[in-house]
Amino acid sequence: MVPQTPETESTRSINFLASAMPAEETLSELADLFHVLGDLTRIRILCALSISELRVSEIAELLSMSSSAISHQLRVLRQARLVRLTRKGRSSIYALDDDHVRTIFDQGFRHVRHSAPWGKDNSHA
Amino acid sequence: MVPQTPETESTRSINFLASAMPAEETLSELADLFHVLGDLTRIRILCALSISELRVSEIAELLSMSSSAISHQLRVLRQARLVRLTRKGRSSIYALDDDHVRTIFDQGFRHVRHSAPWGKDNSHA
DNA sequence: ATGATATATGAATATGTGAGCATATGTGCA
DNA sequence: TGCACATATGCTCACATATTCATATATCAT
Repeated sequence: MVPQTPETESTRSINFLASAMPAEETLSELADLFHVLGDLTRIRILCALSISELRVSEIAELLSMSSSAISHQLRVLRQARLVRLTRKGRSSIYALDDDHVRTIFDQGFRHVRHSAPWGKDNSHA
Repeated sequence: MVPQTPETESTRSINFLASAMPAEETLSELADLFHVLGDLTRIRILCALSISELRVSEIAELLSMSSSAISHQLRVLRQARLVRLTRKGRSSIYALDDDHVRTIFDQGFRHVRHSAPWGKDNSHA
């Protein structure tokens, strides 16, 4: 039996690549993580929390946004395990979940710095 | 002249925080970077390119998607300076723009691994 | 208990976006 | 030149999502 589509050089490479790719679920979780980080409001929240623990109302004031909007976004950050919450009286104190959230941040900063200003050359146009 | 809103302890903290925050434009660029990374298709493309340089058609075959869809996403990745393109005959060869794209990736992986499986405890519910 | 304060959540809406289709551009070959 | 191949790009639509508004829940003070 001859296969209907002959195995070209390229096809062999593709098959090798496919086997070298991480599990789809891992990639999906990675995309989800970055997706959560890919919003200015959430970045601002995380940045603030990287300096100090804060209550919802404090974040709201700092960012000049409604407590409701902040609370919604904190929920997203919580579900992504990027922030952690401890109750204190009527307030909820939010903090970065752990230090490598900061590390991911730093890497991002480094990239932004490294490739800024935009338009350094035109090989990306 | 007495200010209409008295400067509370909290307000002072907020003012300090505000001054400690990076420039809004920097945060915006950071959010943009993560936003580009926050898509499964683009993650799969970057992951493939982290293994080997590839042509558009090869990526399309690997991911079982149309060349058009891949080309669209490669444009986004190009504009974010995450991939670089060199022409070779009729083809376009794509590659990761530089190594710290890989580093950002690795940090992401580390986070995903570290906090997986989901539901380890319920402090994030 | 009652009211005041802090946060959380549900619904509605406006904005953004990924993929498909059609088409354009560009390259190699007869 | 004319054709085939590889990639790029408008356009459109279905779907996702960030904020607002209204409301619910929880805690403290009187």
